Amino acid sequence: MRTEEVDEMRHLALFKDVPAAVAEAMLRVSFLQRFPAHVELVREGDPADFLHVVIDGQVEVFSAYRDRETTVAVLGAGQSFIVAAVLLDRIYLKSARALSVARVLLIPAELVRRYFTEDPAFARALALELAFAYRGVVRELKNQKLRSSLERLANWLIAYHTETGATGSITLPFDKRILASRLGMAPEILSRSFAALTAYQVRVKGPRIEIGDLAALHGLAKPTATIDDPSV
Amino acid sequence: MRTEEVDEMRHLALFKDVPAAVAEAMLRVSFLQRFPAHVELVREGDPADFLHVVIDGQVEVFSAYRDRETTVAVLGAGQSFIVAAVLLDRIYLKSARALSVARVLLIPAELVRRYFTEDPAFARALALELAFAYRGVVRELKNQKLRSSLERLANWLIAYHTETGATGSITLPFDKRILASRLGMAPEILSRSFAALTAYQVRVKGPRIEIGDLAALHGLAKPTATIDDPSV
DNA sequence: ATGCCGATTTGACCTACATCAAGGAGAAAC
DNA sequence: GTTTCTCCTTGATGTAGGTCAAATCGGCAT
Repeated sequence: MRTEEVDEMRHLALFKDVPAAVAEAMLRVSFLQRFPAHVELVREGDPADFLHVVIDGQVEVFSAYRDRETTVAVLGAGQSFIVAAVLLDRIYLKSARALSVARVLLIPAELVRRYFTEDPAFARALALELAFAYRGVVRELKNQKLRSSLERLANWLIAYHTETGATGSITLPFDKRILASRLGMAPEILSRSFAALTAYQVRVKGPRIEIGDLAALHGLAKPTATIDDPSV
Repeated sequence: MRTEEVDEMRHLALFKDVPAAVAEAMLRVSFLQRFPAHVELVREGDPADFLHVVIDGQVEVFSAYRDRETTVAVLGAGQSFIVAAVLLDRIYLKSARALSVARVLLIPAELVRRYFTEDPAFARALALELAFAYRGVVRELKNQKLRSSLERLANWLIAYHTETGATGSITLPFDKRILASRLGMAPEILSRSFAALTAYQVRVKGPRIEIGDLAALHGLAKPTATIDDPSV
């Protein structure tokens, strides 16, 4: 990797409080890869060879079983993935593909494991990263087990609306097909769920969604801190 | 905590490679509590005040939302819980209650955070613990999103059968009601699913279950490493 | 033994969601 | 402007799983 790129990457959460020399040692042997849309970055079941960090673009993390497939997450800039597999030197539990063109930082797994052992600050940064990731999946598991698909959609809309500045309208960051899979429902059900939200003043026009009555939507969604609030 | 108890706890995975002095410093101010069955150990939404480790007995980790409730896990000896909440100093995302009488080690949260910062070996042990826990929840999320309830039951039976020595029969370690909630279905559906497994030579008599044809059950369950094999 | 109690099972019914099969509708290609 | 492709929507129908209520089945205390 080139020097100016190294400087750019040093500020990732992953390197928080990590000595510059250590971060640079890892980054110098890392790759900043540009992937075209649709290519698979990681395949479930393969041994973990790189820690991945999305620099820009979108990456879909998904998993397949029998003839089914589900989206586990859609990641954007600054988010790392497969940290646990790299650290434990195990196989990937999930696959990943680029949804758009995407730049991804690839840090060789042995380096990650080596500095995890040798550098305490890096070990702590990884632990915090894992703790956040863990809580994220727990929230998602609860979301799936405790809510109907309409409730999941309503809560997703509220969360994304909040995240993007609460302007009263949002633009879907990816296809509805992906959103349906992310929310754990068939695409047809997502369509019908949007139709059902008309009663709550949610108006859909392609990827653009107007939230006409946030209070009404809240009343339906009943968001709760221990599922929906990533800051607690 | 008394000296002989401290010695007993020093061998937990959590203290792997942690200097004896550090482990003992934490353990000396920890509590080894005995809880009667049914009491709530931890309530979702409360600030994390202790890291919990089950020493013996069974602890159910669950979460409630609206009028629903689901079992996230049932933990036994040696398993720790709410590590992430303690480390990040956040609220609990899940509740926990004793299923049987249970002894639980309670390590004060500030101590955990202090030694996480001060002792690299402890930081690494926590990171590994979190990495395992993370992969466990990811597996469970996939289990929920990609499988029918009959498939989940069949796979649970195979996994538990393997775990307990593969003798051709198992005894349920907790009530069927709990198993149903753990597997994400209503108790009635678990009953009917067991009935459906008769066709695969699974015979149920109370908590005792005979697996008459493991190959047939495998054919139905189609277990896969990235969901079911905790060793990969 | 008898009766009570909680846990499970069974039956009847209902709802949420999936599936399959046609349509649209918008963007890009011709 | 028409064709074509992809994505989305809509309708019709099927099925998994939830719900409610009524048995049943053991244990355990009387």
